[in-house]
Amino acid sequence: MTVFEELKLRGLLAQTTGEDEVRELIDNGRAVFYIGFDPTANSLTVGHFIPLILMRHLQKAGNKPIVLIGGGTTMIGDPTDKTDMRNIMTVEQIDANGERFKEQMGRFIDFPPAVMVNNGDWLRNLNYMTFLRDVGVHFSVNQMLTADCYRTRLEKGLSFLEFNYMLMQSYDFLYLHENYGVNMQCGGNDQWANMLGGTELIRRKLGHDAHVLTVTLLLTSEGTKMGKTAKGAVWLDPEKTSPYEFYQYFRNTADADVIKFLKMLTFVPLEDIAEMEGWEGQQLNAAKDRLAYELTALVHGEAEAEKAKQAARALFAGSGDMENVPTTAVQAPGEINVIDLLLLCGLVPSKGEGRRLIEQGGLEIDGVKVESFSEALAPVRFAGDGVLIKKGKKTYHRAVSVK
RNA sequence: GGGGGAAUUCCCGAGUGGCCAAAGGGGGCAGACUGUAAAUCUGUUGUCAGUGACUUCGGUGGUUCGAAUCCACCUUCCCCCA
Repeated sequence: MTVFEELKLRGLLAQTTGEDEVRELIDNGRAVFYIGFDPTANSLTVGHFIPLILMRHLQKAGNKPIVLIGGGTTMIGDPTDKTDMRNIMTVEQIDANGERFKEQMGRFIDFPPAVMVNNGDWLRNLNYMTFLRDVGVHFSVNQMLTADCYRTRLEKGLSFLEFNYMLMQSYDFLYLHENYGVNMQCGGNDQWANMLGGTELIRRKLGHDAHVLTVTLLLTSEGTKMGKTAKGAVWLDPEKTSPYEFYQYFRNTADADVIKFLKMLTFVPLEDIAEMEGWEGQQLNAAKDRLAYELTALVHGEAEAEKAKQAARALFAGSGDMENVPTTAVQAPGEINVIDLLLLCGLVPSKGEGRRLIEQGGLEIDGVKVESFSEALAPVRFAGDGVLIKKGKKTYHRAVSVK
């Protein structure tokens, strides 16, 4: 099977500037493609998954990936996210984030052949006049306004800054085409219009053909964005989201999404997935196990995935290894009140919530329901394997004494 | 430049002087039902103490016994006219 077909069958492919040309490029490993990432945080999130997976597919087929870090565009700050009030990031911060991205991306693509560039290198020093004359002339405002992304914004208000985003991105494409031989840009389907801007610009300035390939935006069956939980984003950095939490996030995928996620996010052979498509009810849990394991292994490695799986088994199936359950070390000179313990382990944000939890019968310690919030645990309880706290239906935590 | 409107608890959104820790919905958390799923139903949802105290309604001052509610100034956002 060719990459193109595979991308299509997995439901990753959204649009291309020309199916035949793009197929020809990527199937023969002749694509030098780039994807842009804005380094607004010090770690990638699950939200970045799709483009990462796409890069891997394409690289495996012999194409050359170029990762573009938006060091220039991040300077301005993405105005769409108004809640963040454009906190100005320092150049050092942006570059440091970019480095972290590179490390994490190393799990998905191989870096010697792949290259990372930073658009800050050419955007930060742009001259306004020159830019307008060289690039601005090629854009028709009339046409830009008909683009979906802008049209919908017209009702809400659109700043000139945002309006220029398309030019910036187009210029990136042109720059990479000229300096790195990039012949294709990839990205989320919502970027379609911005990406087309680049191909137009290249055609007008140089008369060359450049291509665009977009991937489907990954939404859950509920229509929400992937990778967002009540506690915030699901990070790829194990310090920010532990492999166990990461595993659990995918283990708890809705029935309606499992097959889709397996296809889009993992490299599980399509034949295997086809088999799972017939599954229903409880059987689907096996598919969820697979999904969670594959993704955890991809991001954190086989060893960590195995540990997360063992922990999940121990807690939910009663047959795995307790060793890997999330654990907090407690120092217990005297008795510890249950609510203080919850607080200590970060299981509740306030004492009030801890009280409510107990009042509603949602707390178990070592399999025994806690009836009163004045209960306290003696220090000996934390020796050895410690105590196993169960909060609600599926949050488990272990507390052991400091050694 | 001129005129008008808005800012409320995680989000949306009611609330025009005491009955407001603040309606309703969403989301979250918990219980029941289950398959570590979904849907549904129920409870709960500022903090710390438990018949109470403290902090909160864009910011700063003021009026008042008493302010989310009234006044002044400031900040931000939106709309209309130019």
